[in-house]
Amino acid sequence: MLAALTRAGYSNTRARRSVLEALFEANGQASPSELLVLGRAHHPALGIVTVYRTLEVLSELGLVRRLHQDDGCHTYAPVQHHHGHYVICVRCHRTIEFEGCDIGAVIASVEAQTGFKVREHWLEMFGLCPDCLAPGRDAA
Amino acid sequence: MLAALTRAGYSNTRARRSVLEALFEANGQASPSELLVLGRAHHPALGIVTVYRTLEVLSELGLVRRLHQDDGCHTYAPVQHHHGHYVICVRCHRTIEFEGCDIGAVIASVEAQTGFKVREHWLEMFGLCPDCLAPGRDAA
DNA sequence: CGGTTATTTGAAAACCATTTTCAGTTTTCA
DNA sequence: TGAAAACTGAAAATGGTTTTCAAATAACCG
Ligand SMILES: [Mn+2]
Ligand SMILES: [Mn+2]
Ligand SMILES: [Zn+2]
Ligand SMILES: [Zn+2]
Repeated sequence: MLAALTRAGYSNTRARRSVLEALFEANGQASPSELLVLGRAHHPALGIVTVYRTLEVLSELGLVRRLHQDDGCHTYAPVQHHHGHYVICVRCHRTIEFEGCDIGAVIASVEAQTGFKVREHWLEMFGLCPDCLAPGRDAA
Repeated sequence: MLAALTRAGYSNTRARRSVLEALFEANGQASPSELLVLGRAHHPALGIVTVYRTLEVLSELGLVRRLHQDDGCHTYAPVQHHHGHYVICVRCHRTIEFEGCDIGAVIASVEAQTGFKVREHWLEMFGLCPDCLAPGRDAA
């Protein structure tokens, strides 16, 4: 990921490295302010502005994807599959990317129903992760 | 819709009526500030706070659904089908609800891949509406 | 109908995630 | 190593949304 940044002409800075590390230490996905906290463990002077700026660059390069939260805030997850979507645990917020979003038939049906030509889609799923499904668990 | 509000114990006020009218005059979906403008045609003193409050009540009663915009802002659309999702025109923002979101197989596959138990999902599609598909059109 | 009470309303202020500005710092590269 | 380009963080600005609060309105009862 750092290599991709460098290849794209961006400098290899301590601030950016700390954001990358934070991204991989998170629970599959994290908000900018969570990344700030995680990143400061590696680079205490890290500022929130740089977290936002780094995430924007990573998004443009397709290395990170922005997830939408119900309240309108955003969260970021490393991209694993070219066409991936996410399942998010509503209890502990663990997030896993899945592939095989096989909604071609749904898209065809929507196009037939509405006359639209569909170009993109958002799909996010919410539920409980294996840990949170296990009975008798209390900690997050 | 007004009847449903009354039935649920809410007062029938001029401000709420103007928000309802605005909702049906919109292009299938509208932001709070757009609804404010439309609503003021019916009730000039309408305030943005009441628009938000009315939308919150309508959401709770299941009469309106909140759509997520890419920038994190929200938009609201009248509910037509119990389990509906939306296609949004990226050019003119016309929004149509569709039903028959047949993603049971995708959900099963995600559950198998990840071990999660899926409870809910978000699905929004983006593309061009019939009008905006027609060549030689320029107006929105 | 009035009168009374409970609900609702809008302006202004508060909130808070995100973006912009800007002067100082760090990287890059020759 | 030194100059130029890229980057950084603090502080301020932005803008959608929520909270507060006193005044206005709707519902209800006689
Ligand atoms: Mn997909
Ligand atoms: Mn669905
Ligand atoms: Zn979990
Ligand atoms: Zn259109």
